[in-house]
Amino acid sequence: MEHELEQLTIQEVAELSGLSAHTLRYYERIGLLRPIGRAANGHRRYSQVDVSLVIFLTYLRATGMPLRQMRAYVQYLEDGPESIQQRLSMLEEHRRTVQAHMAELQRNMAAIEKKIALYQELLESTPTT
Amino acid sequence: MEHELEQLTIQEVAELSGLSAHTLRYYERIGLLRPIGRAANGHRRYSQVDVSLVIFLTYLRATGMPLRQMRAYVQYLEDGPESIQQRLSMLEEHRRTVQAHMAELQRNMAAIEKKIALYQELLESTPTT
DNA sequence: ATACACCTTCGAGTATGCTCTAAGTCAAGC
DNA sequence: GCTTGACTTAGAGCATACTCGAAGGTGTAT
Repeated sequence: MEHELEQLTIQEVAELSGLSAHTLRYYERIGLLRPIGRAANGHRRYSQVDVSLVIFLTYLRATGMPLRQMRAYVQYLEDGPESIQQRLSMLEEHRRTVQAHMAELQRNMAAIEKKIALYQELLESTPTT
Repeated sequence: MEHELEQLTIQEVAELSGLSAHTLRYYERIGLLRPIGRAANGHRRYSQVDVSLVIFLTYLRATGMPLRQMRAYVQYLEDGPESIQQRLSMLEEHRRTVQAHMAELQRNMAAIEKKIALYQELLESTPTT
């Protein structure tokens, strides 16, 4: 079983990316990944470029970017170097979104912490033992 | 239109909480809020306690707690003071979850920032003008 | 009395993102 | 030759959390 040119199977990419093979096929189906190359027997063979993209997509996904928007990014990628400004803008916009989201998490968490502190006080003033 | 004992209508609670009236009814339907008191005409009247709970629930929700788990928390609330330890444990566990989530957001965002930096360099070395 | 706003219930529909199943192909090992 | 395992497709199913629509009741204003 030779890996000519470092082509990886779907299972290998699944392990590398943390996505399931199902999800990798799904991403391809919805146009998030352009059609992946095939071995003689019809099995997918992921190139290093494919794998890098998949992994980068997991970063976008893990920071809450919707698949729809990820697809737009991939579309820009396929447009080549002309779209670098657009890609940059997208990622910068996404960064603002993520930062706002984290700020909101912290705001809401602070409110929850107050309840935690309240419960702790209640338990200290009325100990179980 | 008197507000005896500061009972609020569903619209007022919707505005206060940021949830829609639809969502408030939905929350009641799935047992996240126990049956809300009614005016003579059958309309819901939210007490101050109800409103405080709704607002606290929005904090849990905004930090990613699933409705299922929020329902468990509300269940503990209804068990009264005996459940304070359990409620505290739940909230502390949730805090750990949220902190882990924020750490992951930052880890992934850092990877995206590298791409942003790369694109910025590319644009500087090959300016549009 | 009639319009209007606001509420009610119940059930269905929507959006997102997977996740799984069924039926089939193919290559390698026993 | 036959089993095993990894792969393929197309399409269905599922989990979560809403979100909406239809049909109807009620209270106030004109």
